[in-house]
Amino acid sequence: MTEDRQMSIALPTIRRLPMYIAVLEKALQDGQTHASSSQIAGALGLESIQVRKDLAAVGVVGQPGVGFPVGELIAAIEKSLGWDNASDAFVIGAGHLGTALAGYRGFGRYGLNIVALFDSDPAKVGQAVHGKKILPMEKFADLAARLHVRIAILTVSAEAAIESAALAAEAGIKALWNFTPTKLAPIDGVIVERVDLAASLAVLSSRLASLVGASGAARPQAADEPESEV
Amino acid sequence: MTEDRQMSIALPTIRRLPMYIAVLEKALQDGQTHASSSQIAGALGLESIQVRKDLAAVGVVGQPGVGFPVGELIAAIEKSLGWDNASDAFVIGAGHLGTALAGYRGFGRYGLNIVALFDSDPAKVGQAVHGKKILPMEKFADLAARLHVRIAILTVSAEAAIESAALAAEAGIKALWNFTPTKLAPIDGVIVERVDLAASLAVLSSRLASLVGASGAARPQAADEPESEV
DNA sequence: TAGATTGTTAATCGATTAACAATC
DNA sequence: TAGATTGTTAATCGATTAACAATC
Repeated sequence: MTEDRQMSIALPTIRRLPMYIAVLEKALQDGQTHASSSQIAGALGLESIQVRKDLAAVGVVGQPGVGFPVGELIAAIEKSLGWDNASDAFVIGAGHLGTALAGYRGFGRYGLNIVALFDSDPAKVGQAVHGKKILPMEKFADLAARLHVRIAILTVSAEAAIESAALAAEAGIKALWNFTPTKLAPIDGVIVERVDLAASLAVLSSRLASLVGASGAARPQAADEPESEV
Repeated sequence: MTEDRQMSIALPTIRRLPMYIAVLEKALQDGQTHASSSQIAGALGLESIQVRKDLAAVGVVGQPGVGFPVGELIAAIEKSLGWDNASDAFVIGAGHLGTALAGYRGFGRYGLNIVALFDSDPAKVGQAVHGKKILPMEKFADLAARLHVRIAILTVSAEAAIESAALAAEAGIKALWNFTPTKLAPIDGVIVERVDLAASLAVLSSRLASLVGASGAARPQAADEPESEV
């Protein structure tokens, strides 16, 4: 009855898992074979009970009085996240953001391997960024199929987002990491995860506003404040 | 007793507010003076009751049988978020990501005005990106004070993050938008909001992994590549 | 008035936190 | 054995969803 039940892990837990990997790798480097939930929690500003609950979700059992086996834990978390074997990905949109992501070396740690960039601008096609080629959009579908690429990273403009997403879906892409400000309608058979900068900034600025409001201070006014046009 | 109570709004609600602004502005362009909760919900794939709860949180009252006043609603949301008057911001780290953010025109809509970039690399200092100067880190504290800049956008390397954050805090920065992979320890008097790419990617790749796992299929390793039906 | 839609109050759901017996 | 720490079961908390009287 009791099996390796692949019960889907709660989303908040999944979002915390990468932090655990980071802490556990540090512990591993320090030569620790085991780490307690309270040690991990302390390093991350969490409660130990939450760490235990999260680690239980990935299916690793700890030793009472000892803690959790570090190496095993890292492996189990990576497995849960699908980070145990790297996935190839294409970047759609070779603008500044696409270029930045293509150049970020840290993704290797997350099982993500950016293979190439695609852009509809002929002026960009043929160039290379960080050793990765910028290819024309026309080649996207063919290459995605040939290389079995399932992940696309969307960094085009807000306007081009929907069209690009449709093209990617058509090409058999299974997961879209959407960095555009455009909220895409659900696409059948495609997982979409959005990096929502507006939502993040909303949290930041609302907290800042309530902080200022609390102090009761009016805005200090500068002489010439330029109108920012959208 | 009943007043404009500035009760802090729930975080999930705050994160949804920018979407409402986008939908409402479209409605405004279409000449609508009022929008119903179900109309807004429909456009965003939400439930109408959630929209009503969210809008109640920003303090706008709707008209039964009619809906919510669009213009008033936009203004109220912007006020809640502190987007009603633009805030100046500095970017710390003029790498690819910092450059990308400095060039993004959409931030004006979010009440964010990037004024300048800072970098410790002398080779970058003196250049300009998107009409904004790259200045040496040594000038950061002085300029932040003189221009009353309260927001810094952190796009340095993982290694430099802690040091840069400390410098910003020292310079009187009140809000840090942290794009680095480094989780900063709490800093007294400084609001930190992190854009956690690892967490986002964790959601994406775990869902992708469970999708593949669910289909039961091992990775296709066809002898000769099947013509994918594109 | 009749129809539409709000705002309030209550129910549900899911995640976090607490308590503590089990166990290394 | 004694001390530390787990895993389980229950309690709490907060957000979402449901139901419906109030009202434009």
